[in-house]
Amino acid sequence: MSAVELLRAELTRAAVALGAPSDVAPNLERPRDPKHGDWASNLALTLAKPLGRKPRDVAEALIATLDLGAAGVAATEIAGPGFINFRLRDDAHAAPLAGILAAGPAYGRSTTHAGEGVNIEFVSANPTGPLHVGHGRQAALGDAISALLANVGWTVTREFYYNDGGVQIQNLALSVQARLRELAGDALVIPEGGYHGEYIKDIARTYAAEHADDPRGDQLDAVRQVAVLELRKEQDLDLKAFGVAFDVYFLESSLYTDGKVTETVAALQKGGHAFEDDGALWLRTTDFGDDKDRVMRKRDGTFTYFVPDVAYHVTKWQRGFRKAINVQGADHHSTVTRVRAGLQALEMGIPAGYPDYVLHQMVTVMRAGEEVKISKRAGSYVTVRDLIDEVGRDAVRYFFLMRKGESQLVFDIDLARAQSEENPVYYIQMAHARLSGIFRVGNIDPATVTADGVAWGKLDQPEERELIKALLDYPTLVAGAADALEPHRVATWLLETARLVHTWYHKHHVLGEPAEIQQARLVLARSARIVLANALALLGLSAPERM
RNA sequence: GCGCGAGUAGCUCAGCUGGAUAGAGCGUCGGCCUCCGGAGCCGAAGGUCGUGGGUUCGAAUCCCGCCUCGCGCACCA
Repeated sequence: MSAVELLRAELTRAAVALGAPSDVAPNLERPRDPKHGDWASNLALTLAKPLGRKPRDVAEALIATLDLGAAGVAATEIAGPGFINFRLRDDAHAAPLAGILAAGPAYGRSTTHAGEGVNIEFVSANPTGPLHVGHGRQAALGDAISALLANVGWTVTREFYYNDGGVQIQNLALSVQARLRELAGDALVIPEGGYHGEYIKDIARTYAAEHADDPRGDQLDAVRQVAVLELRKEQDLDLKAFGVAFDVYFLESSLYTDGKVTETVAALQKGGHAFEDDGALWLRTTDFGDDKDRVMRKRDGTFTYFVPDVAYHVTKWQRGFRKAINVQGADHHSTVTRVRAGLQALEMGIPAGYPDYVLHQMVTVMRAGEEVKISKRAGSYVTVRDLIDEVGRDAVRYFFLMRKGESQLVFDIDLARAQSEENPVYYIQMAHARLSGIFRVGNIDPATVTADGVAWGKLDQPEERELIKALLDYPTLVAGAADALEPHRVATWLLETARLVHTWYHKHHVLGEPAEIQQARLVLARSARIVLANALALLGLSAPERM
């Protein structure tokens, strides 16, 4: 048992002895101010009312009942309205570092969700253009959430859904056709709702080279196929540059060719929530909390995107995913209720809250102090690859992950570029590099630094105690981040911990200290290096040995 | 108008699911290089947590009203 667990057990015992119910769960937390000790409990405050006593009296009674030595406690105090502060003995405080050395890369992992599968869908950009900065945020977020969940035991499937059917793909094909005709000498007429980007011209040239018999793009199906293929290739390159890999690429078009779309419509009609009106087929999604009913089959006989969306999520359920998470931009939040309603209308036993959604707010891109409009159709936008080329992969990933998804994000390109050397990610990576430097300069293989015979009590400096706390809190931190689907907590922890490393490093030497101190500090340095590397890996960032 | 999200230091944002004197980075001002990396460290100034009520031992955090900003409200995705 760790020091905290021992302490909690002792508190429970003491509380019950005072007359608290046996299921009492004492809360222990880190005080904000280190002067208040290593752990604090509000137990006396919560017990005061049911016991009919003053909080401070309860606190005194609790302390009198505790076996402090067994829990490694050196001192207690009652503070404020009735908090009990605990200060651990130096050795009890530092000894758990042995667990970090023993676990190594596995430190912070858990098997809480072993044997459970989860599908995480993200990016899912239409194959109508390169990935832009908004997709970048989603790629960083989805990849980090995937890593977080894998870290607590889930078997994760990363999935990309291609909307390669529908009106927008038709507009894409027509746009390429227009460029082909421009190349053939016609005046350029980009169709209504068409795409203006330069890349359309590139696709036209590719098509012309492959289809010498159709220089004007009269065979629209062939044009469409080439366009989608080329853009998927481009997006794959973008993702590769960003270091994001998917397990499954799911094509919307396959839902049509496999008959899933018609199957789904038939099932929805059978379910009794469908009706015809004004020449269209509708689903009464208002039966399931939607604010208006939705069209499934338009008057022209084609389906709205709503139907394949539902059919797609049915396949997730049928593929055995009892948990599915969709990472999407908040501009798509209207689909949440709709998709869930469609799944409910099927009455096939899918839970009402299926699937889960993580919605992130929009990204505003600033360049030269002005907003760059993100519009595929206008052909003027910042791509993921632009960003990576300008500020580097690690910096882009960290930038996207350092704040929570619900916050809007201002990505100032000039700032990110100008400050590249002062970017938080460099500060964090520098901490790792410095720790690595100790072993390099000392010509010590970190793997040979073990916890055997370490004088834990020597790690008694305030900077050491603070750093140790951060390292020992890491498993709880990542478990909470996974639970909340919030990678930014890891990013924040990294920055704070890196600062603790720099402060400690600056103030205390390792090499050349008396043997017992050097050994203890080497253990601390190796521990910190392990945990920083694990956290960096979780966010998809590199942990350089030197910079 | 309705739904969702956000209002915290000059700027960009955290705040561990209700705790003690609300934090960090950048920026500003002032210090620190015989010593494992100064790409670093230390210090200072800077706040009515949008606003008004409520809940309780205790609220930036939970509830209600109002204000401001963003996104959405298609037989587009």
